[in-house]
Amino acid sequence: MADFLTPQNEDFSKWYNEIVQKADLADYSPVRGCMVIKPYGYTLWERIRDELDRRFKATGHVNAYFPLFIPMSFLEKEAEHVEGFSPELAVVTHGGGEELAEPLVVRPTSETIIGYMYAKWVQSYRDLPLLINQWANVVRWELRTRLFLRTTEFLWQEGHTAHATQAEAFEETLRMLSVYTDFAVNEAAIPVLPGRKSESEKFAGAVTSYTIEAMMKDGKALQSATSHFLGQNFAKAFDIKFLDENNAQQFAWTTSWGLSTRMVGAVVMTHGDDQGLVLPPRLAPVQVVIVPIWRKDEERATVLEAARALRQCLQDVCRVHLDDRDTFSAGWKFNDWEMRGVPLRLELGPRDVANGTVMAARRDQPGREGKTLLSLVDLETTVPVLLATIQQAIYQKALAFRDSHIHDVRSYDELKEVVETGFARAWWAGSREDEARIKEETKATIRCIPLDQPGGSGTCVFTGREASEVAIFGRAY
RNA sequence: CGGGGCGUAGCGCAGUUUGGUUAGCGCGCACGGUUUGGGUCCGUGAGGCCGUCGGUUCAAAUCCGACCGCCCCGACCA
Repeated sequence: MADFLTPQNEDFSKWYNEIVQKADLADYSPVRGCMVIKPYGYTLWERIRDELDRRFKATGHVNAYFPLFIPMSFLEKEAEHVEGFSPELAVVTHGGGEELAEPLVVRPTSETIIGYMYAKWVQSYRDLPLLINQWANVVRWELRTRLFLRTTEFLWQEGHTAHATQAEAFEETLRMLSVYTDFAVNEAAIPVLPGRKSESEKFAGAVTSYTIEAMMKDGKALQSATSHFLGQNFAKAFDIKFLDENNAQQFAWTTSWGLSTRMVGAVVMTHGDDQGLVLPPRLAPVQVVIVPIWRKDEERATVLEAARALRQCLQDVCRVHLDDRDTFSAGWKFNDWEMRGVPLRLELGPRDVANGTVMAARRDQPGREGKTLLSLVDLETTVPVLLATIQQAIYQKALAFRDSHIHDVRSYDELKEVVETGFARAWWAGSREDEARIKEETKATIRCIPLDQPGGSGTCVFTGREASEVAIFGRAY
């Protein structure tokens, strides 16, 4: 049917590039590695942003804004941090026609400038905790870019908190990881594996990094959000000190956590099919589209009138759009809205108007099987129920797919085979060097050491040593 | 940064090997009609510095050189 789109099993990568553009999510910009987020894609991002922001506020955080430019010297204050980020910095050397005394870095992340400010703001334990988030753009000079998944400039939120005790900061790190998990599961309908990053995958400057890892439809992993326990590393680098109850100087304990426009790519690659996007109702810019159908002009008038009434009836309970363009046929519109991933389509024709019905077509169930004839009466209650059903259904589908592509492996050979198509779960007690070798030989990395552990101990899949933890291996975006 | 592919109308491409009238095709776009319950059909029309610069030639989309850009595969990353 859809020769408009390369089938996923033919070339998943090509499918992704095509659908992102054809569904009007984004377009390539004249600047290498950068993208233009189009209104439809941006609305999706706004939905993501609003749902996260609500959760941040609910957990006591407030928003603020820190500058785009960071003095170069700031980055250099934390050794691991500068080492990790220097290869991908964009640096401003001139301003107003003059060479700058000190180059300014375009922020790749804001730990340093926020650390600097926190040092000024924190004097006493009474000033803590400091729980600030910012919505911003950041720039990382990537060698290889892909729309949403890795662009030179991207949008994200970065939370930065400072605490009086290690325990409190640690608790915050895990709390925000669970906020991300909750968002991924309940809003994006994406099952994720929350876990700890291995030494070699952790954030530059962190003590411990946590992540939620999702599986895309090609079996590859996408790191969808991260939460870092920074210990006192940045507090020491930027002198974030306070007097405790006993009038003793202490360094603060800090955290940072972020989720980016990459999440849009995660939604696309988790739910999309050969007809196009499949958006979870909770995030979809348009949840319900009404497609009126008519043959003659008299029909057009009555059908459109009924369609407008239908929109009126639904607009308080969902995000509804009436496609009343008369330049396209009904069939064309069906395909068009399917490509855009609208969860529910209501087809309203002369027969329906006469019978007081409407044909509902679920995006997650293509073709006839997804069609049900609904009564126009009570639609304002049946439609939200149907949307919730769809939300659940696509989550369950993604969950079933992921779980059937995760395998417990006992040998390195098995691991090699499994990561070709999904994730391998294995006992692990290896070193950074062991991990590097596995990556070289299999292209797979430790995606995370899941928080959810089986307990007990086993034999490390690579070294054969006794291991107390299992790790998830997979190829990643 | 290494390997591969590609730059011709808004999009997708043919033409380039073997230089030669006015550079084509499909989709899209505009207008008219027809159609509309799964991407209607017909007609008319608009739209091009053939990626850029330089060279060879009577003559270059076509041959040569340099540069720029994009996509894919690797090394680095949310």
